[in-house]
Amino acid sequence: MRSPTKFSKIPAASITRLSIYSRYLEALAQEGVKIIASDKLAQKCGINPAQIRKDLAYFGEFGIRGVGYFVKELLFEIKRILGLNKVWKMALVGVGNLGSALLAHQNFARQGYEFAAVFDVDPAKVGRRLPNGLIIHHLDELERVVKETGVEIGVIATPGTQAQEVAQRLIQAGIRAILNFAPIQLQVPEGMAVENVDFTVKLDNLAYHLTMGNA
Amino acid sequence: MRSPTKFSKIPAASITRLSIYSRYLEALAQEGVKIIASDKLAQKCGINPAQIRKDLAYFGEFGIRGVGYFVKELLFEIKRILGLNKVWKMALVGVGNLGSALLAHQNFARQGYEFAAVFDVDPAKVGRRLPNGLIIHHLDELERVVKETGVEIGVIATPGTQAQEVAQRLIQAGIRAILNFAPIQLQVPEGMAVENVDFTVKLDNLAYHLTMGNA
DNA sequence: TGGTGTGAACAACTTCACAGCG
DNA sequence: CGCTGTGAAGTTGTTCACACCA
Repeated sequence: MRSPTKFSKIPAASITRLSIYSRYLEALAQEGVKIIASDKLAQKCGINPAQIRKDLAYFGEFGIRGVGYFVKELLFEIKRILGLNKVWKMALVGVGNLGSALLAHQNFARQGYEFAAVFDVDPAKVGRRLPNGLIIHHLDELERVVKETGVEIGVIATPGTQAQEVAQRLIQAGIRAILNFAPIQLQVPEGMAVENVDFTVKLDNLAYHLTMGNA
Repeated sequence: MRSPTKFSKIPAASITRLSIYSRYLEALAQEGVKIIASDKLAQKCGINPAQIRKDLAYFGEFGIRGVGYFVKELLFEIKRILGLNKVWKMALVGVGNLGSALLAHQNFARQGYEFAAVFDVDPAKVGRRLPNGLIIHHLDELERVVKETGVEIGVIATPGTQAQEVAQRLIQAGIRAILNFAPIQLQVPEGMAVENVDFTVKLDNLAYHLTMGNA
């Protein structure tokens, strides 16, 4: 039951685009722009205007014919759709270079995401207190801490070799959404949401493009 | 002229999958596995077996009917296709939390990518020497250094506010491929390759999934 | 008038199913 | 026999074009 609701027909790409729209609307709102038309927004996002209208139409009628969309209203609706009208708590597993950078990254808090628990297996790290006040727990504490803190999203920033095991533990602890920075394809049961952030794959795409362009 | 060659019909998703296959083949090769069938590989990658065969068929006939694929041979071919039979030099722009983590990340070197030049605008950082021996140049030096070092891929790890300007400078310097970690949609001319690594968008996807699942 | 909302046409990608070959 | 390679069928996602409405 991947998507048991009536929204099952919505392309995953639409959700990604909604997220992108919301960023532009945020900027527009800050600039004091009141109204925006799909053509204008489309141009900024490099997307077809009809695409935008269709993406929005999946969820309702938010525009005014002959005018466009009220920026603030549309932003509010998109955030509601995406579920951004609350703060999502995340658990970070793996406090290496990348994990530390993620902890220090300011964008998360701004966007409504926060790390509420941090884990590692390195004895030199476990027990240490981070600048933000969190204590690094041992991975064995995962289930308990996840349940106590109400974490809903797991972030895997371990080496690839450990990622699958960490995923299993996260699932075991009741987590249903994982952001995976490890360079492997996680095997998870139906109904889990996994998003991969994979630099190497992206770089390979660039390498291919450059190679073909020169061919 | 986005893709001027006869390969223009190849789905972008196929290239991404080739990259994923190559990782598994690498692992298999290391385990000493000699031969693999599309069904087996498909299972590991969570992909339809016909999809794999089709992806490969775009570029040639690499398998043996009734048998499968020679792991080493297929790996070699995929690497050749992707353009991984050389080391790609990258320029990093932005030595903040994320940029530093990228510099320290070991996976790049292993995969045939290396940072050959590093840039920032912060006077406190410019001129400093990094653990790996590179000196942080000022962004104004970009064009000169890029040309001297033969960098072909630009990596943007600046705040979103500066990313578009950095992109312009990279393009100005002759760069045609950009890995963008900033949370904005870069506006670039036709023919440029841009890959975005965008945590926030991924998180929004997860938030949506969790919200819908509970609805 | 001008831009939304949307069915219908189109395009792209994926999966099926089986011929063909080692 | 078994697995690849591939046309054909199916599915999904995108764009067009215009009716409709503020």
